[in-house]
Amino acid sequence: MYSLPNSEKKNKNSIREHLARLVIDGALKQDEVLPNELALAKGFGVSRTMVRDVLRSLEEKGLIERKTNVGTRIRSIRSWNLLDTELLEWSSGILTQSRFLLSLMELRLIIEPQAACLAAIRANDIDLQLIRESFSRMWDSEVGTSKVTLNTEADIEFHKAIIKASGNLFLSQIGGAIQAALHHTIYLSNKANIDPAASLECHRRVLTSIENRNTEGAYMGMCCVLENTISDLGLQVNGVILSDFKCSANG
Amino acid sequence: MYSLPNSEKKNKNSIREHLARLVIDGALKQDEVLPNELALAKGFGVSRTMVRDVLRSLEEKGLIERKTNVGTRIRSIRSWNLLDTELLEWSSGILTQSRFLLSLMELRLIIEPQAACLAAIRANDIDLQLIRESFSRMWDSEVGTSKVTLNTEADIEFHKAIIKASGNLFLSQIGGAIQAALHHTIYLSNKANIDPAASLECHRRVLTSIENRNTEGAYMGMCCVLENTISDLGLQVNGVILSDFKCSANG
DNA sequence: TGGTGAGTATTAGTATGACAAATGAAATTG
DNA sequence: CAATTTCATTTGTCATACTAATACTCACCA
Repeated sequence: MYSLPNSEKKNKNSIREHLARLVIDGALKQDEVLPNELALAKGFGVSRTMVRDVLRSLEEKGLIERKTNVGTRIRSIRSWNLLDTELLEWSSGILTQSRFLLSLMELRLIIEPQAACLAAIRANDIDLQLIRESFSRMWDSEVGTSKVTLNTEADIEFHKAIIKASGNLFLSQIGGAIQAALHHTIYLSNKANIDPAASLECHRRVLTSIENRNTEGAYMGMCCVLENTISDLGLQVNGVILSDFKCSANG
Repeated sequence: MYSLPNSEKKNKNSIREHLARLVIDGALKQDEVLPNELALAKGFGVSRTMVRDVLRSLEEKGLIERKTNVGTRIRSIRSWNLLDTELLEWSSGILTQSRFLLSLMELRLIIEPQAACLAAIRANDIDLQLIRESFSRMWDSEVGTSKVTLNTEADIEFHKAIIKASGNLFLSQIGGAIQAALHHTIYLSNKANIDPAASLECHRRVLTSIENRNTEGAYMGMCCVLENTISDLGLQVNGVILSDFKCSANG
């Protein structure tokens, strides 16, 4: 458990990720204590210095807690720095758990329509170009057919660009953080995707609304995008209040 | 610059905070490089080991970036992990800058009404008690007069309790993070506070709405609370779309 | 018997010195 | 002039020793 598979090179990042995943995936449970640093160092075949460096990082992410003569203890998920980019990347496994995914989609539903709204007010030329450009890369039409497939990377870029354009320092933070999560949800959503055209249409509405400085349109369009995603994921999200005109967004 | 004032004991935390503040307050500008680790160690009168540990922490917070043969470079504010609790504590200075404060109040305006709404759905008995209890500690009436002063700590507890009651993992994250910021804004707001009674009334509406599982009331009440705060701070927040019934909340 | 306090063992924290690896810049060479 | 090699600088890693904090033990005492 406290060693790397032979296939992996034993550098700092792989050890970090290995330990982090043990925690995230639940192999190490809350309040459990790890072996002491020397034992870990031996297990991973590295120096205690490096182990300490790794633990320092995980501590900063809120995964563990260290105390003299007690050792390294796993902290509760409530202490985890869930918005940390790396942490989210490592969380792809747990993302399938519905509570986690639900929290995440709720967060998006709360943040992103407002971000789109703010973007409609504040986006500058560079922001607009970024949004436009990612939108145009968002679908690949297969030649000779009418079939359309969505480009996940461009989709992520689109959402990130809008959050960036919101001009809010804190939203940008969250934006950077949910990128990894978006990657996963979009992947799941695309897999089950029934009608990419509808989703694409919503995205377009967001784009044109931002271009026309239409705040309500941007808000509505983004709601539409997210509602599509949510229904594709088969999730039930209740309780988030969207602006009243949301209904008209969906037809 | 790279040493501690004599009054401070040279432990890890004080060095960490010292360096962090140099970055946050702008004494060290973006892309500037720090002296090498050995020089820093000499300056602070500690070992290179400790300097490295400090830098590791600041790196994790996104303040700096380290590279072999280049050194330690200050990163752009966009890379800072602004939601980090410690970072926010150290940011009290910069909070007076309006861009920062504006971003923060926007974030609250986006997050907190929704959190209150979710709390109205999901709050369990413990959550409710916590909210109730912090509300009851929120004002101190001076005996013999009708003067009422707000209790900042209880106010913070109230907001935190609601965010916790929302049951959303990510919102809790943000809640923990904006605590420090709340401390500052509430402080500013209380200083300029004209009518604590009005604010108190809004808080009460939030509480009773959550108790009665009234989602819209909770949402409205929280909007009212925040609008009070914003007007007390003399801020101009535009572009965030609140639910349509918001206006009636203040009227 | 039950608590109290000194002592012990364990574990993380700090210090030191040496070397490895990466890399930017200068010197060399075709 | 361009490509390449060498060199110097800085972070990265390692080994070892020692320090500080603290949970635990166990003898001692009321």
